[in-house]
Amino acid sequence: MSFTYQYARPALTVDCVVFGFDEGELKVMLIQRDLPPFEGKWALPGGFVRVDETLDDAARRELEEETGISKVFLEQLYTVGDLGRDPRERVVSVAYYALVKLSDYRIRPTTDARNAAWFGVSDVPKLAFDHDKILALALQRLQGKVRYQPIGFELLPPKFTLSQLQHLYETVLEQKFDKRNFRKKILSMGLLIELDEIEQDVAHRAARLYRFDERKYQQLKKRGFNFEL
Amino acid sequence: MSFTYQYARPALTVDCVVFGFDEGELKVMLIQRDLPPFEGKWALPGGFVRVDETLDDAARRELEEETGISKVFLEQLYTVGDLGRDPRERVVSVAYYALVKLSDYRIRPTTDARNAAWFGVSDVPKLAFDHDKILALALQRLQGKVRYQPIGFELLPPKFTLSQLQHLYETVLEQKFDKRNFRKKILSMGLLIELDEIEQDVAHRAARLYRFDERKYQQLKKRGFNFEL
DNA sequence: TATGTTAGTGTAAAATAAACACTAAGTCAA
DNA sequence: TTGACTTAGTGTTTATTTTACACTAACATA
Repeated sequence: MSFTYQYARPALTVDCVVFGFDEGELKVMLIQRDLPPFEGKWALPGGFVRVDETLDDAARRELEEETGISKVFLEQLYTVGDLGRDPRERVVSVAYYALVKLSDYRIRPTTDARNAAWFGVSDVPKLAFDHDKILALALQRLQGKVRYQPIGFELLPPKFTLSQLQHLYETVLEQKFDKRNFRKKILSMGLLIELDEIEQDVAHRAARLYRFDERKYQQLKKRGFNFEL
Repeated sequence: MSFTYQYARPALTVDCVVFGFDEGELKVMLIQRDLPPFEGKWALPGGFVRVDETLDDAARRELEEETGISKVFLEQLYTVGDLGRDPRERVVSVAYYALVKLSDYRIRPTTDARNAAWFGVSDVPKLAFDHDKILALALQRLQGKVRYQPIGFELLPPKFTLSQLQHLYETVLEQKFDKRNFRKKILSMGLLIELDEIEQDVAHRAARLYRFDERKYQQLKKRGFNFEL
């Protein structure tokens, strides 16, 4: 079967920059290409948009198919359409970025594509296509977003300590924070619920666990509350 | 001539939300459709992306063709691709927003499409396709952007008074500012050059004119300077 | 020359952000 | 069991930033 149009049409794809956080480092999931062009090179997970699915759906589907990751925070990033970004033909790609709780996915890192792996963002090799550029954009966006919206929680396990949270912010924003000031600020937003639990299996005083109050967040967001860190 | 592909491809278009500022009001340029679907309805200027032009080029070309506007501030906004947004077939559209100095374009509002007109953003009728949604997105983005980056100048004539500037900010952000505090803040950014000229033809004390220091802006931007208002 | 309209200017009070150091709780090894 | 080590947890003071606020100056017009 084939499809014919009066004018040439670019191919339309989605690509996903998937961020995770582990061992105090920001990671990104890449897959190794097993077909030309750029065979053997690492690339962002992604693929063609089907004619009967939305862009968001396409991004989620490709993510699931290529990395086994589903039900994550996912947002559109930017659409790239430079000429020659794919050597075969004109391809326009809608880039997304996703934030995943690595604790959920470290064990079974891949389902379909055995060639998926996590890279520290500073150890990423030269990527296929213009994926370097997309990754750089995603990092920029992540930094901008994290600063003003409480999306950092998407990268942590459901229960976390304030130190973990601070560490995450420091990593993503490449900036140190004062412990007391950080705690004051983050707690004053009223988005954290203090749990009756503490860390387990640590070789020092165990810290209290917290979780993110999604409900409260939605309420405050509606009222135009300011979540700047 | 025709083009055949193995899989169905969505059509790819660009749409532009063009903002102007005049008479103390934020305006948006719309064109009246002269073909189905939505014949007679108002819509955002836009059209198909050619297979040999970048997305930015397509946006600029369509803008020029449909409204006669060229050489303006133009940035990608969001890509919409919901099913059924165009009743004819699957169409994915990369939306842009543009800021124009209305002083330059009020006289010859349109070149090609005689059906172009400026609307106050609060007087916009129900638009074709999902263009209402795109316009709402663009407004949101404009507000967010103006707050943190000095792009408001793109909407003013090259020489302007501080009152005009304040008025613009108040309109876009839907928020009043204290005159003295506003002037202090905006001048302290060091982005304005005080000219040796004053307003003409006003029935009261004439205000000093300023212009935006693009050079200085680029310098400070590189150094990660904060332009929050 | 009196009236109307907008331009232009500084200071004090309040709120926010930044700097800063010790005690508490637990693990581990001697 | 005790001492050493590691991270958790907690308030106050100072500096900086933001807000609130009101009068005189300049010019046009009647």
